[in-house]
Amino acid sequence: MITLHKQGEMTQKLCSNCSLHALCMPVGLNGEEMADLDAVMKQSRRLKKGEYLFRSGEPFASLFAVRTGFFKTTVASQDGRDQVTGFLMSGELIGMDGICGQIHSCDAVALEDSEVCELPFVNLEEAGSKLPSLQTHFYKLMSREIVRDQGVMLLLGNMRAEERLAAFLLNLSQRLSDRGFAANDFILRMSREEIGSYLGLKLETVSRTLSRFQQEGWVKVEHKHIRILQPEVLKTMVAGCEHAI
Amino acid sequence: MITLHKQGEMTQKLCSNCSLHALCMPVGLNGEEMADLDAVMKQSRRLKKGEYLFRSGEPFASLFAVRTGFFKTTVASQDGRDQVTGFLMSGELIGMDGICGQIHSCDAVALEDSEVCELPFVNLEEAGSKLPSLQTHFYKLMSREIVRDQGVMLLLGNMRAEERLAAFLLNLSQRLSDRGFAANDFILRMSREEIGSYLGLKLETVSRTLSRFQQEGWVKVEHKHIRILQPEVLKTMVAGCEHAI
DNA sequence: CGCAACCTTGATTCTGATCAATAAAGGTGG
DNA sequence: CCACCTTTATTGATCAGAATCAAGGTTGCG
Repeated sequence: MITLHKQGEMTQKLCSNCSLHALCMPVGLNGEEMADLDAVMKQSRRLKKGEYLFRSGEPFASLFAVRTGFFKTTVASQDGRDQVTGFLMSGELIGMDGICGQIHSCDAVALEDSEVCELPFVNLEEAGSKLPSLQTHFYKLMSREIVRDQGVMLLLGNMRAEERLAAFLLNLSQRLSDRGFAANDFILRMSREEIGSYLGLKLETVSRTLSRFQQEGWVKVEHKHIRILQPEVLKTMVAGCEHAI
Repeated sequence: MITLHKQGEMTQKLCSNCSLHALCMPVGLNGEEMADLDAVMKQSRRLKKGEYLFRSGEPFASLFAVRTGFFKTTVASQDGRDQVTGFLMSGELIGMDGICGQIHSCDAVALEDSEVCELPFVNLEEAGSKLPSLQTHFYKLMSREIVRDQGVMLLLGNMRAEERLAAFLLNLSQRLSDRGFAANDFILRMSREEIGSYLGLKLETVSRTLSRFQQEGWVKVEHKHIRILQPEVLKTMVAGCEHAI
């Protein structure tokens, strides 16, 4: 890993040298353009499990690309209810909700020790107006988030508990597989309660539904270790709601 | 209303002369910048009630700003379930889901006779790279949509039927009031079924809940004509879920 | 005017929430 | 490294809210 030493103690990692460039911000950029993107990035930041990347209400200045690790985002209501709005893994972008209003509207929490790349938004805007392909790519990332949210709405508004859980497992499976991990054998980084919050279910329902899936022989559940034994069955279960995956 | 006559039959309406400029795309632009935005707009288009502005799967080329009228957007699943993902009124932007993928991922349908301004996306990108304030404003619009979606997730994942309906009525009330209409006396443009789909409820539940609100004296319901008699009560009901409104 | 779409209301069912008890895992400090 | 404590997960029993099924009424369009 190449690191540039700036101002003595800070180290900067480069997009142009990152294994995630096929998934993350630099998608579709040529070498020269990628160098401009390197100039956008401020520095990388490490977080311990449980640490907040930012909290709702804090001033917004930067987007963050997950480099390693795993995050959740949550929106909270004053009366304590909170809703997990997303789980984020490497190459995914956190913080786009802060652009309008210049204030973060959700919390972002590391669910395991993680590292993020900080992309100051002013730099990104400036680079975008020079680089049409970066510009376009960033529009697409925001649009993709809107489409993802539509899928979650479909899931929360229309699907039954078992369909929600099947869609959830298939979604994780797909994204892990995109990153070169096993599609059907993985560790959940989030608790049953967090899964439930994301899916609009109580943790007991998540637990029961996983147990039922296991009894049917569709998955093997060992605490947080999940093996999908019959992905086709899960796919059948959400057939007709492809959008939600 | 000033209209420019281009190519004989087409007429073009101008942002610089539109009463919605405080709510719509031109927010924060000066006169010169607004002229550039006028150049972005292709033409306006009229739709009859029930007509589709676009359908899921069609190629994406333009965003649409609602000029007059009322729209819904829906995502459909093959098995017929469909989820209303939004209701849009004047000054609001439709189609941002199409940017990633260059394909519309939802249907947009006029719920009354309507008129939209067509903003070809390539024009918008081009104008954005010249006009930083337009650029920034467009980022903010996309971000606002993401934040709105988070609110809907909170609503669908955590709230009870009566809270959802209260949040829905208050949201409509707020947006109508922003447009200079009465906040507490309005006509619903959508059916009970469409409200239910948006809120993750069945139409019978919407109907029953409205009846209960009326019995309690909080609202007066006459078919599609709604009068909010005690907005404070509705507000109390969703207190602690401000985000969802 | 007649039909179709939409709405209301009631009776019943069912899914998932709640309440509760126990078990297992993971982290902490001695 | 182990004992303890906290957090997390599983499972069962019961309950409640919303869905479903059903019937009748209203509106408005062709």
